[in-house]
Amino acid sequence: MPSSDEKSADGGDDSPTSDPFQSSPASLHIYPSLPTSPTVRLKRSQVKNACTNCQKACKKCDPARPCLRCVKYRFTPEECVDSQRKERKKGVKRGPYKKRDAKGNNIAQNDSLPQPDTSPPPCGPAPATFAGSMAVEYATETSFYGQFPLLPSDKSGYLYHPQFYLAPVLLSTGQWDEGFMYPHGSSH
DNA sequence: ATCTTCGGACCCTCAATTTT
DNA sequence: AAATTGAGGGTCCGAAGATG
Repeated sequence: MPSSDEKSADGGDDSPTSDPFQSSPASLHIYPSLPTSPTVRLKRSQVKNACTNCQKACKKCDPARPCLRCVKYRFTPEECVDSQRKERKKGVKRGPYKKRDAKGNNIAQNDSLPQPDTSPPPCGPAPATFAGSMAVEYATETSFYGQFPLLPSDKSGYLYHPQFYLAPVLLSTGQWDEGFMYPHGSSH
């Protein structure tokens, strides 16, 4: 369910307290708004289909396969597959719709229907991590920058100096190349 | 300090319903 | 038929607990 507008692009990593990308300059993650500021709130973007690994961990996925999170945790491309979506039920009666006035406000109508159980999907165990994981961040939907180490900036967040550029490539054999690596700054 | 877990806020899709 | 509504089914933020 992509919002097809801006992207939060925060990397969606597992450790908000330790994840420098949460406040990196590259992050567009402005939401939630500050309580004291006027309510300007960007929509959170979502991928249409998270991969099964991200889904289990309730973590941000991305359209690329393998996704950044699976790359980070060194899942094989074969393990980074779209989750299966259930088919929406049909024939569900909904009752009369609420009328709205010109301003879009609801006109009260007591038509309470029984509320089904809307418990969220379970968040299963996160994938095994690996030691010394390199930092990974978005660049495009199908590629990413990597860097190590991160350089703390004097302001909020971290300076972002990609050392190389990886572009996952789907080979004609159906296999995923680990990616081409370009030195940062090189033209290609 | 870093990683893992997971509650629940947020988002999109699309069938049901209403309006034209 | 087109427009609108709103629930279903999904993603993923972020706080808290666990671990090294």
